Amino acid sequence: MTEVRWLDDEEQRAWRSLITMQDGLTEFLDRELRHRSGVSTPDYEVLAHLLESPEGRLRPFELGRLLRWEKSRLSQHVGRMQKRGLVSRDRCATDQRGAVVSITPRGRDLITAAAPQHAASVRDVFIDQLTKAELKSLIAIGDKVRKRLAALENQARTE
Amino acid sequence: MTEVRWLDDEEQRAWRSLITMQDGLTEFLDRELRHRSGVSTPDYEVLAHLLESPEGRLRPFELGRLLRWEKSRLSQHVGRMQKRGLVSRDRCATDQRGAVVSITPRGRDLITAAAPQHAASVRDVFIDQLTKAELKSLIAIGDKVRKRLAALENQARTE
DNA sequence: TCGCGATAGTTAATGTGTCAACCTGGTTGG
DNA sequence: CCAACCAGGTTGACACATTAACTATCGCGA
Repeated sequence: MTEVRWLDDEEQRAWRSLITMQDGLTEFLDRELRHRSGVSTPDYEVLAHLLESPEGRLRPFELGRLLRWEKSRLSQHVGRMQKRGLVSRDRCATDQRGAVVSITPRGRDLITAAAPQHAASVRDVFIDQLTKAELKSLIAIGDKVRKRLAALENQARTE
Repeated sequence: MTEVRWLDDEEQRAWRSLITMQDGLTEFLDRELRHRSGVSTPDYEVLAHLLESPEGRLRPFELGRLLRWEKSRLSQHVGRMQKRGLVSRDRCATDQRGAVVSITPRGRDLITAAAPQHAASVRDVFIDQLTKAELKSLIAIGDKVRKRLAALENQARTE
């Protein structure tokens, strides 16, 4: 039963600052994407990875690894995107268990229209508000935090 | 038709660093809260605000303003929390339209047990990984970004 | 080559979040 | 005073995310 070390005022402010900034950013960007381009952030990410892949097609498990999504989440989401005609799903020729997800022409049109808008939004609300030093600082901060999270995850897996 | 200013490599890294850090942090903390205390992050936030309020009770619109939640989100969430016995809902005595949300003893027990755990988690994965300077930097970054977001929101409302 | 664990993917149930439509009760200007 | 608007809140329909359970195939070691 050790003493609780609550956050002091500055720690509190830093933590809240991060959380509320992030909430505001993701909400804003998601809204922009939906209204200007008709795709959600998850849609955008799926389409972006498909677009960058050799043939505009990927196995779900590859897509899942790139996005760090669980397989069931991916399955559900791809199902919805398929209904809207953004991607298509076929059985894999070389692995009878598997499938292949391909971007459709309609999906390609949407993402190529959305990408410049999205880049401009990110620049407007984030990049252009900060100094070079602050961007560097964020990279360092992210690295440290991710490292700690990874360590905890490993620890949990092996105990 | 102006030129698209894509993000350069460092800008890209900073943006990705922020996003992936935040995804990792929120996922980790939400999992910790659920497993150790049986409440989700949104549950925790609702209970925390109720706990800090004078009588452990708030009007939904006040709660919504504190959390920056839309009224329908709040209504849905409070409904679920009520089913689980964490809060109760009554009609407001002074405004016949309105309601009052109160924390129950069970809700109070849960949040008071969860809070120290949560503070320790935040310290572990976030605060303790960073320098004083980095925390200060984050406060400044958050302020700038929020300011820009607020400006855009005002602009949208008045056009 | 056979049997079995690992891999690929789907589905059902539930919790969470958004939008639009709606109801009801307050408020205010003519 | 009352009609019209406004504010507080709920509901229904849908999108999104996680967990657990399930099917089917693959591939490897005995």
